[in-house]
Amino acid sequence: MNEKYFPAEIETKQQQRWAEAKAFEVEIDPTRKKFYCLEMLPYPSGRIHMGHVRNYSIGDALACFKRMNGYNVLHPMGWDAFGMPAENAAIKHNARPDQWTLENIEAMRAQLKRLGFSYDWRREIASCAPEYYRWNQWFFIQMWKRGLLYRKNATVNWCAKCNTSLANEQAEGGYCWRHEDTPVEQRELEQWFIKVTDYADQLLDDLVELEGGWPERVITMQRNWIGRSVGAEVDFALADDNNSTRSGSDRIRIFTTRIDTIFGSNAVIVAPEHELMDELIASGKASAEVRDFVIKQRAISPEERVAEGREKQGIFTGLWAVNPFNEEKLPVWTANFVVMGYGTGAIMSVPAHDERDFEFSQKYGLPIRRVIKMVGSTEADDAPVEAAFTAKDETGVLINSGQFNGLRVPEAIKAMTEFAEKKGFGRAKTNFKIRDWGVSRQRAWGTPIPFIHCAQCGIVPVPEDQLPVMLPPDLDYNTPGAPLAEHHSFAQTTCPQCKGPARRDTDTMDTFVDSSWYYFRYCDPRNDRAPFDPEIIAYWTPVDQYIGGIEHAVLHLIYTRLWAKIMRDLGLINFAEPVKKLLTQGMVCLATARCQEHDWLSPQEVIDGKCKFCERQVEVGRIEKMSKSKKNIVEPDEMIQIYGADTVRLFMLFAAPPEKDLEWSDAGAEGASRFLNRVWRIVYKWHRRTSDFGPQTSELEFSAAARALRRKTHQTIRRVSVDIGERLHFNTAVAALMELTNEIYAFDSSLKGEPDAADLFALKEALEALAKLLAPFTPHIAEELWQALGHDELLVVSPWPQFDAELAQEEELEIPVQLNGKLVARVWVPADATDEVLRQAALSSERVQARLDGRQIVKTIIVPKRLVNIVAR
RNA sequence: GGGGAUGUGGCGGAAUUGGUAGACGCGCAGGUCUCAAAAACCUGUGGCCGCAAGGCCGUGUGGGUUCGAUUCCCACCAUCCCCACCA
Repeated sequence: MNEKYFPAEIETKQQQRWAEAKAFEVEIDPTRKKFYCLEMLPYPSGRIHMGHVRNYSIGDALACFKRMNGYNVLHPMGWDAFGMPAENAAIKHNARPDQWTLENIEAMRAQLKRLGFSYDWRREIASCAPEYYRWNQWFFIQMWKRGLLYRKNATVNWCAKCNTSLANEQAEGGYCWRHEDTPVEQRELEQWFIKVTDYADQLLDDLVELEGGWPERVITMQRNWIGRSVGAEVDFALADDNNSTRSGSDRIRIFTTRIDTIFGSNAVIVAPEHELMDELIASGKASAEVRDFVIKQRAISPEERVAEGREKQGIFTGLWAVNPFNEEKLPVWTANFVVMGYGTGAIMSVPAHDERDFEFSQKYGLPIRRVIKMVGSTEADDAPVEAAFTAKDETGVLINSGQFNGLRVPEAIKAMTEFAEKKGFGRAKTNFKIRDWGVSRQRAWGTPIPFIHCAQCGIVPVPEDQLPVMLPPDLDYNTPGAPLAEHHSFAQTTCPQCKGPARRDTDTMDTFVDSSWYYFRYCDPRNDRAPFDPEIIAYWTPVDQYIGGIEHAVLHLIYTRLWAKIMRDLGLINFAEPVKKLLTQGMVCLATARCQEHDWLSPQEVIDGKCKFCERQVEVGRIEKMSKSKKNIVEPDEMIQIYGADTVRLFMLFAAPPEKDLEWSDAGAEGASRFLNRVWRIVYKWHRRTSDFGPQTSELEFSAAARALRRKTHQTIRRVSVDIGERLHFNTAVAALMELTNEIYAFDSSLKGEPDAADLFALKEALEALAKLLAPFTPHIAEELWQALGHDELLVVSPWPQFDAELAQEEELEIPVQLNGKLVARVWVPADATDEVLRQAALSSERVQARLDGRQIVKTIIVPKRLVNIVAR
């Protein structure tokens, strides 16, 4: 053992030992319990960033802990390797996206190896490899056979920068998920869709299973995103005297969750995009104002929509519709607050019981009629309505609603829906906000969609024995438009059925397809007959712990749940929820720095608070997520070079609990480094004498100091085990190790003269525990110290230390004594003191006596081992 | 507008079930060692009053429940995140 701690040296050395011993290579073993520890796989952008380091440090700590606790731990890593940046790089540098991607993978793999993460690298996958994406294609064909994949002409989200269509989840809030400044356009396009809506109920209902294992926040976000609303559709006939203005349709179908309020309806309102408006305009019967309104509303961009705020605008179309419940004739309006994409794109307006309708009716002077009132309300049924009354529960009772008067709201909904069904003008209907997943992308660096379009036979899947449909190696990514469509030997093919000339589908799959099932592939990564072997999968999956960023709450994390449900229905797996526990780790942040002259500055460009280029004082901005645009980035490689991988990993785990944001701090990293040096020195001091020392405890007599050290050792083992294994609170586990280290130092300096055998025993026990407990956080130094302490076997696969409850037990306790709930004294008692002993100790305390000053004791509350509270008057 | 969180020293953060608030680290101050410095080690470090002993205050604000509240309940304030006209 070297006297000084040189991280670079020992890290390389220990990584080699692990690799030679194949320490992290695992196979299924039915005799052992398994643990699948998974971290979200990175996009091979070129370099690892601190967010990755944090994510993977957390995962590795847990994997190591479980491994040392006897689990067969699957801990893999791979690359989400398809996608736009590669294609853009290809166009910009005239390179090949596959080459660019593979080079990045090389570089990033080297970085991950430098950090010493315990992956089974034999299982590494890259989604851009034909051996992988072949199974994307296979899944598509299975889904198509089952009607879960279909093609339709639809209005889709389009990002001009990506030059491709986007799924709804990728266009939240009207902006592209990759280009937050780019509003999505709407385009008409024929696209492939996965039938998410078939699974909407399950996706929602199964969320219950995840409670406790997933963050509440993510469950709520998914629940809202799926957005189930149970209601009814009702058809309003267009009035006969509309004949002069009417064209094709004879009725308007509306969706409502409040059919009970239908007698209070004062209008039917349709979205400007509603087909009725098309018909009206096409027929030439629309007034100029109506036509202008519709055209203007349809052209509004998401930006303008936000800028305009929530001002409701609408116009009477000239059409009339008939309320089927009471034959009342209602005006048909079109308005900006009714959206075409939800329900039927048409609503009934009930101002007395809906806030939006109330606001709208007030603005345009439409009549307002109350049809629900509070049970027991004394207000007259025709009293003016001051505000919408929207309660949808037992507290509402129907009025002004003909035969339904007197019903409570829930029963009215049931009765009126049944009535509408019986009469044939309505029906129960459940709507979802979640849409079918548009998976076609008009890009070239992705999985080719394995279908052939034949003029004779229609859509024909590529025969499974011809998979994969490979990306052509000579594809020119610079081709404007769609490179695959322009690549004739790829696009032109023959129909597998009629052998006539046909055209390949030249779109590629959304890259979220790749990541929807990648972790199943890790289990059986080289299988060339199936995506995976069901027996192997049955052992390893589901994932026990998944760790990644919150940004995928409604993207990847919904798609992957969907994919599991589809795989279950395909008979590939026998469970529906693929991830038992989810940890969403916080971001890694740093304060931004800005110079008036040179804009954003990186940490290296700020010297003593001044700009490196012009010496101006730098404005320090908010602490924000590290990002290229703000230049507030700390490079992992630089930090590893300065401090070593262990220190960087330790800081990531110590600085904040995992789910919180973490601010990078050089001083904090220094602190972590100082701690490791401290550990190194004390082990160095004692390692020779403790390593060849081995008497039995029973023969030894321990001094009070040695007993205290042993107590701390066993308490620390207990605490670190609970903090990692049960709470995933790595920061407090590290704090406990620092305390143990401080205790060892205190013991060391308390030794007068030569240590006796008992002292050596206590020291050896403490130092070995320290080395072992450090393994999840700082495996290299832990391994090195373990070796120095005289062990030839690898630490990272050796058993986790067990604590002795008796030794961890305090001998004496300091018990706080309260007087009327206020702390007045502390007394020392034996740990096993009875309540009576505690009471006497408290009462006999001088400070208590003085404070009591002859007052009457009303009662004494005793919490064993905790406190005494004397209540006195 | 709706939903969700969070609020504790100069800073990051502890406090397992309602039971000693501030563990651990950073920073700061003082000291030891040294020709000197760095490193390391030791001591102190919530605020106010006090030479001290000690006292008072203190977990965003105001109430409440309780012998006892950072923890539970109500209201408010602040910050952050998500969804935003979903009928």
